Amino acid sequence: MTERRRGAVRSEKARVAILRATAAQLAERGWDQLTIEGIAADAGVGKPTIYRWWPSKSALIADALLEGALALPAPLPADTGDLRTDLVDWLEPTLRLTEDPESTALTRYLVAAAAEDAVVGHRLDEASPATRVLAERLSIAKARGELAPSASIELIVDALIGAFIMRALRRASYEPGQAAALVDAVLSEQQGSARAPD
Amino acid sequence: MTERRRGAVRSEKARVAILRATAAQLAERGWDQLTIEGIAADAGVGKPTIYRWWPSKSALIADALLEGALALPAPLPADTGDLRTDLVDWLEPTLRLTEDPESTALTRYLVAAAAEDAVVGHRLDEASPATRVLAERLSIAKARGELAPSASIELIVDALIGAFIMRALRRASYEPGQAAALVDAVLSEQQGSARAPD
Amino acid sequence: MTERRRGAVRSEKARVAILRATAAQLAERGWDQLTIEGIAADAGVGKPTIYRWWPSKSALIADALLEGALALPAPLPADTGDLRTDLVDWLEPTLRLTEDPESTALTRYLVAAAAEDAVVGHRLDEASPATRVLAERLSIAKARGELAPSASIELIVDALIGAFIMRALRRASYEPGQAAALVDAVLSEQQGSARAPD
Amino acid sequence: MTERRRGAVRSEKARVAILRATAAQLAERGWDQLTIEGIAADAGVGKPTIYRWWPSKSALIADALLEGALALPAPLPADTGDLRTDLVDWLEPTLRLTEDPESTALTRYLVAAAAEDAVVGHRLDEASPATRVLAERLSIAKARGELAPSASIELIVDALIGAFIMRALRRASYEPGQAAALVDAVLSEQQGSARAPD
DNA sequence: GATTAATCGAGACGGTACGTCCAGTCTTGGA
DNA sequence: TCCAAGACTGGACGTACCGTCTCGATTAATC
Repeated sequence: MTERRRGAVRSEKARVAILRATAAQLAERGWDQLTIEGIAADAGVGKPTIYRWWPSKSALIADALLEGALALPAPLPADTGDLRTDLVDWLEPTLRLTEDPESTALTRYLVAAAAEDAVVGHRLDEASPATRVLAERLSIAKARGELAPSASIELIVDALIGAFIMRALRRASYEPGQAAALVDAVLSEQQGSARAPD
Repeated sequence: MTERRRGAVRSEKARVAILRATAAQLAERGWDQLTIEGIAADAGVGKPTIYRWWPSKSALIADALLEGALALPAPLPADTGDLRTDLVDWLEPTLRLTEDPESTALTRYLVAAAAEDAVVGHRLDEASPATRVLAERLSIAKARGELAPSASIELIVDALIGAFIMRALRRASYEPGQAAALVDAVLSEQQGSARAPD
Repeated sequence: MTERRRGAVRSEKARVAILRATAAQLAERGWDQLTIEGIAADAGVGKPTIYRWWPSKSALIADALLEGALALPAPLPADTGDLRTDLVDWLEPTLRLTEDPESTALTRYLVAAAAEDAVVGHRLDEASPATRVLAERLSIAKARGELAPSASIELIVDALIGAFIMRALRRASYEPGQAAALVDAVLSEQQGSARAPD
Repeated sequence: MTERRRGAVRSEKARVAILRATAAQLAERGWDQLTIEGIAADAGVGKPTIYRWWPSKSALIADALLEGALALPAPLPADTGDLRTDLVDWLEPTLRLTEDPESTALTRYLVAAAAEDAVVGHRLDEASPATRVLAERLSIAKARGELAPSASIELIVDALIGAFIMRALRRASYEPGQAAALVDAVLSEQQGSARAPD
């Protein structure tokens, strides 16, 4: 009982080429300099083909995000059973990403897209698998009692990711070792344990 | 011993009108829809007058920020002597700002500008006096011993402001009362002490 | 064996509207005040559509000339068999055109365009069908022996048209009856014959 | 009974520099590309100094013409007593000027200026001393009976100069020897005499 | 010799048009 | 029916000059 009408069917090749081109052009030129025309040319596609399927530049980015074509090379939080260690071991290299110009640039472009478009904004936490895994890790911690029941996982994630984004926006350098201090600050539960100096 | 050359002098009236118009147009139409032409028309000024003094849209925003024409209606942290209380009392209404569409919109526009332009990014912490005062309050807290000497004030500010910005970007609603939980999480040092009921 | 590529085809409607608007604007405002922007607005067309097909203001005029949209209301030389009579009967009303402000203005605008642009210059003799017909009439005269074989038709045409243009440029009034004197002067061959009183 | 008010007097140095710069820029860049700004810069003068004394670009050209800063290197008609010889000897090298790109360019620029501005038009016959001398020579010829009393000197001059201008506008090459044919055509009186072939 | 007003250079001003780029829509012909 | 190609209207870009204006410095007639 296929509902397909007569005529050619949507070209998967074109769809993929467009999303790839979107990701490539975004990484290369940034949000502001991103043009549908450029994407069409890069993908070897006519402009109307893009407009037929996506209503806006931002919708393209949102889809490219979902497609995983735009993920940052961020590490994933592990689950060793020790929340503090896991978070520090994740946050430290994550913040170090701010030392990589390409990563900060891509971050800023995604933030710009999120700022302009609600759909991209809603999907901002999918910009990297790290965010999802981080939320899961915190969930588990809460279940295990590593985290107070009153803690808002959503807000903690926002604070950690937000700190990273703020560094990218402010073009601020990262001073190694600060990750531990932030995690300690965030995780009041950890207090009694020994703190790594600096 | 001024080196002033001969010739007509820069018009202060035009300068102010342009910055005001920039702020008004940004708040009204957003970063993407912001046009120099529109600003010029709004300010009653010729386009070349803008280009003579500012190299780009972003530079205009950066200056409008400095001029204080773009401040969010954010509360300022107080200093009652109790850091936790002060932070919660500041963070709660600040996060509540995310319920105001105009404030979140302006926040996103500023973030977009910061994402596109390094100068705006560097001045992002001046977007609101709140950021400055917050950093000062934390400094005082560190001096008083309310905060561990190893704590990175910069990173804590990034995390708190970042959390706010993330909510604005994600168009996430704020559930009242979470502020306290975040502050508690951030301020591990405070833990042992009695918590003033919010 | 057409080499036509795929894609939309040039809009004839736009082409005609642009040339018409060019002629109208030139006649109305003159060469100096002629703006591409004005033509585009008048023709209900985007500026890029004009720039896509014509490299300059002058090229537009040249095409409008070819299209016949800019012809002066000049009379045509007849062929009664008597060259002198034909020329006088043509030159007299032609020079009288200098009494019509619109005609002299259009003449000057065309001259200005020809002065600025080589293509318009090359087509200057097509500004009016009169020039072509005049050259033909002189050719016939030469074949018939009404004109010396050594006479340069090109130069005689230049002199006659040039005299007209000079009056237009000098804003000089025309004293009726002088046409006969000029023709007589030009047509030395006619001399011996009786001169019909004009 | 001097009406002079107190204060500095008009600077002759500036006046001359401006007219010189006008002539230089016109010859160099043409009418269309001629800018007051460029003239001011070239003359080392402020724009208002120009606007104070001349109402328009064309007025500048008109004055530069009068000042003799823009004369074509045209020969002058002589008076050997033989009108035909004198005219041929003048017209031949004059038409040959059309072989010199600089001369034709300057001619076209002056024509453009005359087309746009009535004052320049009225002074067009002063563009070169040749025009004046030519009219004088024809006057003398008429007095001597070399020219018919009914001949319109004004129109003959227009025809001869007009022929030259037409060549310049049409970017037409000049075929040597045609001058004699034109003069013969113009001077019906000369008819009986031998004509140089072609 | 001091006063004073017109002129000078410089250059900022509000504008207009430039010629270009891209947006988003529409049209055409091939697959 | 969808696709590529590309022409279309339209709007903003950043630049070049326009003609006016406002400066401080200079200059020369008048006091």
